[in-house]
Amino acid sequence: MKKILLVEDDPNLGLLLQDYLQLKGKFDVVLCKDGDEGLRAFTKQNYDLLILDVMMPKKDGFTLGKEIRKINSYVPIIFATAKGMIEDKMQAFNLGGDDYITKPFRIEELLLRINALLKRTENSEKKEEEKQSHFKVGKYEFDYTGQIISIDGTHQKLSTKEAELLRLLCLRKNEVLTREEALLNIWHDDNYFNGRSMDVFLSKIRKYLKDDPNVEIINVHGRGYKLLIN
Amino acid sequence: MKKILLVEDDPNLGLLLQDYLQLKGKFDVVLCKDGDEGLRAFTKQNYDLLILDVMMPKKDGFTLGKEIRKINSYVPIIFATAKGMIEDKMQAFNLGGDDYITKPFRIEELLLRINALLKRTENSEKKEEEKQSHFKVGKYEFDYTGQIISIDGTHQKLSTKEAELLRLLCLRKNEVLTREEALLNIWHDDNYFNGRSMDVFLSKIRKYLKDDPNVEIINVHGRGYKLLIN
DNA sequence: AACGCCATTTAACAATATTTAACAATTTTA
DNA sequence: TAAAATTGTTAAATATTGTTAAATGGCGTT
Repeated sequence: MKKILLVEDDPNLGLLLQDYLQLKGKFDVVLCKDGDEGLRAFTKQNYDLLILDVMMPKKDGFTLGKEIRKINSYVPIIFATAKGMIEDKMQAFNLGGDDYITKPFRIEELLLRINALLKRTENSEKKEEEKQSHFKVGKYEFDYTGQIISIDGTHQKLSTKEAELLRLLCLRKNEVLTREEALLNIWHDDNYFNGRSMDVFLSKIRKYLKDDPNVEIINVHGRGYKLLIN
Repeated sequence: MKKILLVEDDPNLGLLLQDYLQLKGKFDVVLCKDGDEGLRAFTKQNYDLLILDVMMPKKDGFTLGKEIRKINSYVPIIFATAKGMIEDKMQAFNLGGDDYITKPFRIEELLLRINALLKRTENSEKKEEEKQSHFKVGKYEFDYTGQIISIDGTHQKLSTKEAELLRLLCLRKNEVLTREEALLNIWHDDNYFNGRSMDVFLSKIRKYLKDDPNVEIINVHGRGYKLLIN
C-alpha cells in the first residue's frame, strides 16, 4: 500500500482528508499537524507522496518542502495553497514540487492529482523490470527486441507474436503464465479464436526449443503454461 | 518564442486568452475554434504546448488529445474542463495528458500551469531528440536536414519522404515505430494507400542500409517497424 | 506549352505472418 | 469408462508486408 504523508494544521480538515484518502484511496496516510512534526515523520520512514499545506503557523509548507527536498529530491509533493496566492504557487513550481492544489478544493480532485502523480513517478521506476529484452533459456539466447533465438551458432528468426509469447513465458519462467494474461497482453482480447491461435504459436515455439532437452513448455490444464528450465 | 496551440470553441474566451497569453506570456498563440481545425493546425507545425477545451461541439478535447498523442507522444497538453467533471479529468490523466484546469479559472493560474509544464518538458530528453538532425546508424551517418546518408566515404542522397521516415525510425531506434504514427507524422493521413506508399519507401531505405549487417529494420506485424542497431 | 527530371503514388505480384479449420491427443468430468 | 472439454498439431485460408515496375504529378528549363 502506498504511504502518504499529510501535513495540515487544521485538525478538522486534516482528519477528514486522512479518513477519505484511507477509505477511498486505499492509502496509508500519516497526518502531522505542523512542519516540524512533518519533517520528523518524513525522516523516520519513506513515503510515496507528500501533501503539504502551505499556510501553517509554525513552519509553512514551502519551507518544509525545501527541507525535505534536501533529503530527498524525487518524492512527489502536492502543495495545498489558498486561492489567489499566485506568488506562492510560483514558488511551488520553482521548488521542483510536482503539483499544487488550490484551497478550497474538491476532495476528488486531490485524489486525482495524487493518483496522477503516483502514476507518473511509478512508471519511471517500474518500467525497467519489464524492459528486459535479453533472456537465457537453457542453452538458448533469446533477444526479444531483435525477435531472434540462437543456440550454438545458429539463429532462428521469430515472428512478432512468437517473440511476444516467448517473452511472457520467460518473464514467468518456472511459474504459470495464464492463458488469459497472455491473450490479453498480446491479443488484447481473450476469445476462443485468439486462444486457438495462441495454441498454434505455442506449438511453433516448442519446435524452436526442441534442441535443448532441459527446456520445456508444459501445459497447466485449464490455466496456462509453464516454461521449465532445468 | 514558444508556440502554443489553443483550441477553444467560445470565440470570446478564445480571443481573450489568446491576447492575454501573447501579451503577458510572450507566447505565440494560434487559436482554433474546433477539434478538426486544431488537428489540422497541429500537423502543420510544431507547438510547444497545447491548451484544449474539453467541451466542444464537433469534437471534444479528449478525442482531439488522443488523436494528437498518436502523432506526438510528448507535447504537453492542458485540458480545460468544466467544474465537477471528475470522470473527464480521470480520462485526462489516463491519457497521459500533462495537466488540466477547471473552468472557470483565473487566467494567471493558467499562465502558471503553462510555465510549469513548459519548464518540466523543456529539458526533457525527448524534446531534444526531436530537434536532432544528425544520427549514427551503425556504420552510417544520417543527416536528416541535408537528406543524406553516408558510409565509409560514399554518400547517398535521400528524398524528403525517405529522410523523414528514416528520421522517425532513428528517433525510435530499437523500439516500435507505429505505422500509424509514421503515417500521421509524415503523410498526415493513415489510409491504405499512404500505407502502401510507405512500404515502398521502407523497401528503399532497407536497400540503402544493406551495407552494414548490424543495421536492420524489422517488421512488427500489425503494428509497425523497429530499427535495430547492434 | 512542351520537355525532361525526379519524387511519389499506384498497381501487380511475391513472400510472410496470422488466423481459421480440421482432426488427433490428452485431461477432466460425470 | 464414455462424454465433454481442453490442448496439440498440421494444413488451408486470409491478412499483412516486401519488392519491383509502371503511372502520376510537381517543378524548373527551354
